[in-house]
Amino acid sequence: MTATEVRRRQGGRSARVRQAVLEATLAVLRESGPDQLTVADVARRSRVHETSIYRRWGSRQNLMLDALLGAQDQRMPVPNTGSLYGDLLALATERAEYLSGSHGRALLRSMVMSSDDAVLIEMRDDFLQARFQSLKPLFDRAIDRGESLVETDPRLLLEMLFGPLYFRVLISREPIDREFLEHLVDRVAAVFGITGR
Amino acid sequence: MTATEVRRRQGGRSARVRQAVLEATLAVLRESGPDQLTVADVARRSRVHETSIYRRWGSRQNLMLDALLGAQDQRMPVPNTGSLYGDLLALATERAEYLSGSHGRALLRSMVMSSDDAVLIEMRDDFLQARFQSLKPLFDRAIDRGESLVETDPRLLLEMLFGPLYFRVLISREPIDREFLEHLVDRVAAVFGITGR
DNA sequence: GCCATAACGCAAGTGGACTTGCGTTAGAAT
DNA sequence: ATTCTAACGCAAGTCCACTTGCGTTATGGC
Repeated sequence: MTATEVRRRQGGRSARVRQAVLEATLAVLRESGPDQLTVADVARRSRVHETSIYRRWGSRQNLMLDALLGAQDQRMPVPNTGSLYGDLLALATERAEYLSGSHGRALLRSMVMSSDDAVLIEMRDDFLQARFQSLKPLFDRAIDRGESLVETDPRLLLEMLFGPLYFRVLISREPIDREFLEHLVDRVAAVFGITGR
Repeated sequence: MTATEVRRRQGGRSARVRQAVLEATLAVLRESGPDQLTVADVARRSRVHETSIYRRWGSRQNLMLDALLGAQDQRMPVPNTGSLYGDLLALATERAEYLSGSHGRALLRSMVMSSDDAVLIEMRDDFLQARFQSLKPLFDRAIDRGESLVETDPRLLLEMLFGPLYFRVLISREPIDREFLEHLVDRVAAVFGITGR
C-alpha cells in the first residue's frame, strides 16, 4: 500500500460548505451577472471564507463553472414531438435560446476559460456524457418508428447539430433565427437519412 | 453638421506605436504563452507606455485578439486539391490542426472573451467576412466542374463544417483525429450533394 | 509656419484574483 | 472517548488588470 493515502471527506461540514457556496454563487450570478461576480461577494453571502473557496475551487472561473453545471442538471428538457425531425428542431431551438441568454453565455465562457486540470476535465466530461446520454431515448424512439434510414452515429449527429450553434454564440456572435435553425436541422436530418419531417 | 467631429489620426506616430505594440504582443505570446502574457511585458518590449496600450485597446484580451487576428491574415491557405471534397477535407484538417495548437487556442479564447463594443464587433466581423470570402473560389471551381448538385449555401456549409471543430476544441476538448474529420466531411459533403470523393 | 488637439508619457492609485503561513474546528477511524 | 487530520478561519501580502489626472509631444489642417 502506498505511504500517503489521502482520505477525502464528502459529508458533513464539507457538504454544507459546498452547497452554501454554490447557492451563493448562483444568487450573485443572478443579481450581478457573471462579469460583476466577485469571490468576495460569494464569500460574504455564503459565510464561507474566501480562502476556503479558493482552496476548493482554485479559481473564480472554476467556481462559476461548477455552479452553472449544477444548475443545468435540473432543467434538461428532452423533447418528444412524435418525430425525430421535430425533436431535433425543438432541441436546437431550446439550446439556441438558452445559450444566447446571459446564463448560457456565462456557462459557455466558463467552460472555455476553465483550466484543464484533472478534476475540471472530469467535471466537463461527466456533464457532456450525461447530456448525450439523456438524449439517447430520442434516437431509440426514432428507430422504433423506423424513421432513421442511415446507420446513425448519435454523437456525430449531435455534434453537427450543436457545433454551428456554439460557433454562432461564441465566435461570430450572430443571432440565431428560426430560419437558420430550420435550414440546419433540414441538412442534418437529410444527411442522416431521417424521414418524416 | 454635428458639434463634435473627432478627427482620428492613422499615420505617423500612431501607426508606429500600433505596429510596435502588436509585434511585441506576438513576441511575448510566443515566448511566454497567452496565460503568462502581461500588459507590462508588452509595454516594456514595445517601449510604449502601459497607459497608452490600455487607452487604445481597452483590455488585455482585446489586445491579444487584435494581434492574433493580424497574424492570421498572413497565412490563410486556400486548398486546391482538384475536388471540393478534397478541398473541404484539407481545409478542415488544417483548421483542426491550427485551432488545437497553442496559437489557435489563444485566438479562440480571445475571441470568446473579448468585449462586445462596436470596434471589436467590427473587427471580428471583418475577419470572419474576409475568411468566408477567401473561400469563395473553392466553391466557384466546384461549380465549374459540375460537382455540387444541391443549391449550396456556402456560409451554412462552412458553419456546419467548422462548428463541430470549434465545439471540440472549445467545449468538449476532445482531440480531433483523422477518422472524425473524414466522417464529418463525408456527412457535410453528402448533405450538400457534393460528388467526386 | 502656426495652431488645435489626438495621442502619448508619467505618477499614483484602486480593486480584485490568488497565495501563504498558522492556528482552529469538526468528521471519521480506532 | 480519544485521536488523527482534512477542511476551514483568519490575517497579511503579492501580482496584475485597469483607471485617473495632468502635463507633453507631434500630427494634420489651415
